[in-house]
Amino acid sequence: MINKEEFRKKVITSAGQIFSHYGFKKTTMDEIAKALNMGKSSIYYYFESKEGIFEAVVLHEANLLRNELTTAIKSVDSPIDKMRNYVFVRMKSFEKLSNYYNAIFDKNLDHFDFIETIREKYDREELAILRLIIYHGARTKVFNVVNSEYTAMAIQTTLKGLEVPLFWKKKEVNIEKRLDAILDVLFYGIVKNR
Amino acid sequence: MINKEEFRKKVITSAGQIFSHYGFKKTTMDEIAKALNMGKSSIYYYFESKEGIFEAVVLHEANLLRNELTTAIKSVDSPIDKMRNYVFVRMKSFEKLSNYYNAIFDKNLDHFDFIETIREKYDREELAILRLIIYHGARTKVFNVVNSEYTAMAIQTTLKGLEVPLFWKKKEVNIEKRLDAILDVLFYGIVKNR
DNA sequence: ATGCCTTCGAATAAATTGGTCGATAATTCG
DNA sequence: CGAATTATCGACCAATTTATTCGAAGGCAT
Repeated sequence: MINKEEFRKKVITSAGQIFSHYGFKKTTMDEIAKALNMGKSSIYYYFESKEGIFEAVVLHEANLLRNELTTAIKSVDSPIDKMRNYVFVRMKSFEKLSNYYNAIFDKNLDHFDFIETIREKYDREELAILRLIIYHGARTKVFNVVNSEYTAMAIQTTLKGLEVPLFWKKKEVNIEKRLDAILDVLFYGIVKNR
Repeated sequence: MINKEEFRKKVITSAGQIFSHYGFKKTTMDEIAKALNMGKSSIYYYFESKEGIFEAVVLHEANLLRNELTTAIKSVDSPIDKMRNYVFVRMKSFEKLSNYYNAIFDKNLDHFDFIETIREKYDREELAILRLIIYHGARTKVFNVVNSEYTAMAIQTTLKGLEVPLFWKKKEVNIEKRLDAILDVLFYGIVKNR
């Protein structure tokens, strides 16, 4: 293929889909290879390990979220209608990331040094604001108040998506706490209540 | 717990969630046990094997779909608006079942005798009609034509859901063919193009 | 041909996993 | 109570899976 770096991107997107669905542990190198129409051993020519791929994927995903974040921040003072849309997009990203979060639980977090890298990349204040948006939106049920079945359904689906990969880890954890935990892990590298 | 049969139901719903997300192979007995707050070995008191649980789950799910089917059939001649809703509910079920379909691919179908049981339970004519509904809806893009973002989004999400568990199995397979394959496996026990 | 970049299949050591078994609670019942 | 039945568990095992390595070899430019 054309370019070594170009091919790495292909691996990242391809493996990313699988990782996001199955988590780190359940994703096998065989699957990644098959998704790329490639011998398993060939992948090691581009990445040093499975963990290396995972790192690249999460870093990539976190970057995407970050770009969305910077846009979202600007909408804090916007009318509720606009805010709602931003939150929706954001939630979609969280859904994806929550799967990585779940994946991280599989192994010991200490082994993932790159979480530290992510943390350093993000500004706490930005996240604090986003958190407020989400919490406020969830608590006041803005999503339902707004007369739009579409949004209501979207949020519901997304929340359910958040729930799926975590449901058997612990019972009786509410959405807010989950978001909290996800944010903490992904951006601050903190893990509580293991 | 109260009743042996009652507990089996608990296992079915609990394991069903995991199976539907991860498929047969990727779901481990340990996970099922943990989801039930139970030792792994205890499950074998209620089910003879992992496959036994899987069988019970799919049978249960197929039964649910069947009930929906009988309702759906009656709506064939209804106005397009009503039809749309039925199709939506139907699609939701297919999304779920498509995961089992994927799971079946994991092992050799021959090992799953109960597929035969399912097949016998269903009337081909009923399914032929449902198939027509779905195909017609998809081809004529009824879902998009109807002025409802909600439905459009719902269908889109569902279709995407269908795609997820299959995307790395084979490229360039269109939705119709997938539905075809799913129906064939689940109701007729036929597997093509392995 | 020579060397370099890329891909692969086979081999393997370590980890995982479905399932078993005897022990041990918990519950029922005389 | 105490014995019999029901329910749960941890430790263990054999078989399979899995991440990773390595030498060979295909393709391609010089």
